[in-house]
Amino acid sequence: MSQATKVDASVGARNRAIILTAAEKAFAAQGFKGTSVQQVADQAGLPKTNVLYYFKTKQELYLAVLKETMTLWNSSFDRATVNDDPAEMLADYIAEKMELSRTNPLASKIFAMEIINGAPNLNNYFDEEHSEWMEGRVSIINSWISSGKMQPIDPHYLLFNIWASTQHYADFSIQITRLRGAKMKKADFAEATKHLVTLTLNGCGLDVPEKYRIETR
Amino acid sequence: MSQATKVDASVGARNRAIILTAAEKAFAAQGFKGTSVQQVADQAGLPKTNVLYYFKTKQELYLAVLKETMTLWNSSFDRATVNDDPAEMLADYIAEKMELSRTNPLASKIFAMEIINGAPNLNNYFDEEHSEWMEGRVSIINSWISSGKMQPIDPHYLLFNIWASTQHYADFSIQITRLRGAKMKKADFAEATKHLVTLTLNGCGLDVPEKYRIETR
DNA sequence: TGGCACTATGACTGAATAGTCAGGTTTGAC
DNA sequence: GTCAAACCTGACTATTCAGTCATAGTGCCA
Repeated sequence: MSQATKVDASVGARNRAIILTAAEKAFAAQGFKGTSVQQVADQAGLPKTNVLYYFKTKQELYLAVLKETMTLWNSSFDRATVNDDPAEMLADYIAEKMELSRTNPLASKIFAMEIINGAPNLNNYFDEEHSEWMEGRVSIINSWISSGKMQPIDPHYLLFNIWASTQHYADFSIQITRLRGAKMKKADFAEATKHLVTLTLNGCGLDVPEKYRIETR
Repeated sequence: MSQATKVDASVGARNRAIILTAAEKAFAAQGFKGTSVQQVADQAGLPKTNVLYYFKTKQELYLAVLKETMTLWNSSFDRATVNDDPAEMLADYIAEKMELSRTNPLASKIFAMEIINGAPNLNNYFDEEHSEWMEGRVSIINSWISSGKMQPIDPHYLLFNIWASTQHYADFSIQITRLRGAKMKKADFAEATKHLVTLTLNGCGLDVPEKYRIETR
């Protein structure tokens, strides 16, 4: 790669990143239709045409944002095996998902709206990969159950429950803030995580690992 | 009320209802910005101007839909008292919320998008009423705890968890359908409800009432 | 110096769409 | 029959907005 290309690319890469950040914010706050390219441009501090220079269409920009979002979804639970301890794996998974809700609420919101609106931009590839992931996780949880490591429960419902309850803290943050009277801080998330882990693990008849135990005053 | 008014009103009422149903569908699928008055009109089988005759602006139509949605939110849990059995009350509340997700998924989706987008159309009145409701429920759960009827847990997190996990079946129905390979039917909802009740009540150290127990094969 | 690739942008266009308006019809009461 | 109120609608307007285009600047290298 020539020096020229390198430098030019770095300008491009920086602008792309700026635009993606601005777009994420706008799309999360107003959805795809509700966001204008002009708004993204303003947020990014660039002329609209410059945004369209990097991303030919609004759709392409949105897809780029969505794709970046997806890369966040990976977790240690992807690599769980039959030999792992269910309590620890599930607790860590919940904690990871909560940390994502805390640090990347916009990504969660965009994903949520995409699904609510019928997932028109998630292709078959995503569907298949997601289904495979699900199948794998279901079978591992089932083997934990059949080896007596945890109470019988349909793993599908368990996983849905974990997603729902963790993503809720990102997607419904406004409601939560208004009901609590204050925004959730890092410490509040830590507390909420313990509660979620406790609820879920007790729910499956598992012991809560030390570090997730709620201190009773 | 004169006969004329009655008849006229009934035409009006019928059309209003048709329009609201069409609008609910459209708003749930595409959000406020993504829905055009023309689309609602087509869905309702009426000319656009006729829709705007009944609802002066798109915003007014949306607010009417949102308001109808809110009337669904009431539940038996609103009237829980310290003397009630927490296991039964919570189980019934979860079951009611699940039934709402099954029968009124569109309402749930519209509400979810409204919150995700920062609740720009929910007024102070809603906020205050909602906060009061929350305070009341929290204090009842806390008295259940202090009278030893259930394990100590922060009622806020418990309620958030119930909302999240039940509404998930409405809001994320597309994802659930794709992952399961088939749409959730009434029987599947019954099964999911039992799982949710079991997870949640076990989570709080409560016995699951007979009717919600999962049959182990 | 000239050439190339990339970056940048103001001016414009065409389509979509919320909302208006003016005039029309229906319905029931008297 | 006639009046009023409610209902209905085609034609139009004003605005917003995605995307195009023609032109220009920048930085490197041969």
